[in-house]
Amino acid sequence: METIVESSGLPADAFSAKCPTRQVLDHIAGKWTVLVVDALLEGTMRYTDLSRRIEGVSQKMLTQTLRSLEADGFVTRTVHPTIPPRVDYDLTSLGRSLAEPITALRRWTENHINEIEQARSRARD
Amino acid sequence: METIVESSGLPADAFSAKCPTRQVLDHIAGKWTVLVVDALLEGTMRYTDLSRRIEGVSQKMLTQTLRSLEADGFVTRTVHPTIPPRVDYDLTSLGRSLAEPITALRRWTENHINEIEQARSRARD
DNA sequence: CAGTATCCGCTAAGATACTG
DNA sequence: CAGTATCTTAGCGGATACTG
Repeated sequence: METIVESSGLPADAFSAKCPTRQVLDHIAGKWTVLVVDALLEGTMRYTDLSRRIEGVSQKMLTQTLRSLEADGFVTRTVHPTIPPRVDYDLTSLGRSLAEPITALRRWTENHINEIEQARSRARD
Repeated sequence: METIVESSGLPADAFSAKCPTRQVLDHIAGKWTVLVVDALLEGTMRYTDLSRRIEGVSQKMLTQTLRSLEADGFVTRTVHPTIPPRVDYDLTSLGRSLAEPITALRRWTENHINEIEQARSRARD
């Protein structure tokens, strides 16, 4: 197994407080990130497509999540200078790569939701 | 592909605001959850083992995360009535199952941290 | 259509002190 | 050792109103 060495010269290790992996993991793991990345796996989407696909997301959080995904290189934002404006969002190849473990996590949760809810009701007594 | 139907009679779907998968995904995806579950994959751990393994976690967050993992059926907590007390934490089989996608996510982040940091520095100009 | 801007409550999370 | 209790603060995230 290959060890990844990050720019500081230290090996990437999420258990280490200093490792930048920590921050990235933190916001990759966010609720909205999982859903946005997963949604974009279905193809190019416009802003309103995304807000419809992801029930309950506010404009603010959707915009914030998209900007952050863009800054991390997971998503591209293409503005078409038309009236009314049209903005397309797509996954980059890095984003499609990230989508694999993210989809796995969402699927796992969907597949085990009943076991978890049972454990929860058992914990309540 | 099999469709999971949850207790409400609806199919489990994280994109749906009502689906309990949402809440579970939300806190499964949390930073500390990922690290605790991953750490426990190395075997039984006592409270202090975990706090040492996971750099930077506060007592409060560690306890809170462990209690929540216990309530969801991912972790068992075994108290040995000795002086001084000894408490062992272990993954349940559900927890070990969850560990797979979680480990994949942590590993992915560690493996791609350099690409992400490059994208970030590019985004800054 | 695709956002910004602003206000604000809630709680996530850290720091600190104490205990069976 | 393995926590609990309390205080405090940062910022997540929703609601609402406005704009090129």
